[in-house]
Amino acid sequence: MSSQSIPQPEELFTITGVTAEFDVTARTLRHYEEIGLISPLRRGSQRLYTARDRVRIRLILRGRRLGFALGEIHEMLDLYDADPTEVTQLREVIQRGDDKLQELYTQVAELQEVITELVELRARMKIRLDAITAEGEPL
Amino acid sequence: MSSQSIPQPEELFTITGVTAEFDVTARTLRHYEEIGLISPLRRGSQRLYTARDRVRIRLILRGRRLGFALGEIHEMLDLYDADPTEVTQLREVIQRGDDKLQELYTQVAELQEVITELVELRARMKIRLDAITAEGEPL
DNA sequence: AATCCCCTTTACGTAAACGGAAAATGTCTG
DNA sequence: CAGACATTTTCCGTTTACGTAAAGGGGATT
Repeated sequence: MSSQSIPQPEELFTITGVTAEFDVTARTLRHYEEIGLISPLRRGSQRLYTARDRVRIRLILRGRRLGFALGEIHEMLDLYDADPTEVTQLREVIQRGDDKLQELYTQVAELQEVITELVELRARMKIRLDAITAEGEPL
Repeated sequence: MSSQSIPQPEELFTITGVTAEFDVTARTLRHYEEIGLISPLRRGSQRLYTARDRVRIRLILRGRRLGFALGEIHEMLDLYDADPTEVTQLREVIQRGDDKLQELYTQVAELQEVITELVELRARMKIRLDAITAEGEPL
């Protein structure tokens, strides 16, 4: 049974291709590489981004939009990369994932509080606006 | 009809009181003041934090936990502070609030995607763990 | 008066996350 | 093969959000 992934004639992107795909600068991609978030292939000195690299870049950018630091994103990517042989390690990875999940649940809850407050604020302002416009412009 | 808030003998906190309440450093509070997020009273040169200040500090810290920059938090606090007399301004504030709300909805959606992925990852790991432990420990 | 303790301002330092320019090298295209 | 354009490394600059002395004011206590 060989479910080995056959090395497809993979689609390799050059750095400008990736900057175009994700609307980031080359500097940013090199920075992510410097801190070990991605590790594109090399053809000579040139970077070549595989599908895997681009998946990770997508995850990184989404993490950034959500306000996570690159260090945190690194930790989360490590969860995906983890391929532990020992049971102890496996348990630990699961635990780390659970911890991160707990943070995320908290974050969603807090975000929803903010949303609720903003919605209420909006309602109060709308009432004021309606009051004012009803007075001044009788239609 | 006077629903004016009577100036209660307000509870004023000193800076160390506030640092204790919120577990932040004094430097942080002074920094928030420097960039105009709060403006505590003064008794001589000493800062005195009113209930209003502390409400704002609470909001600021929650914003930070959610990954918002202090600049963004400033904008959101401005929404609360806004007391526009002109209809045009009022409309604009409502619009800014709606824009921010839209961002928040997007953010919640993305967070939930991350959560889903992590949950799935966890399930896969759990299966592996169960497989390994079932083999080694026949109990 | 000396010693605490809390508070203040001023000012330089730092970590994170890149930005941007320089100079060298690589690659494609006519 | 020349010229244009892409990429590379190197390195210093910038912004954000504070940290961290340094130097001192002003009460309360001993």
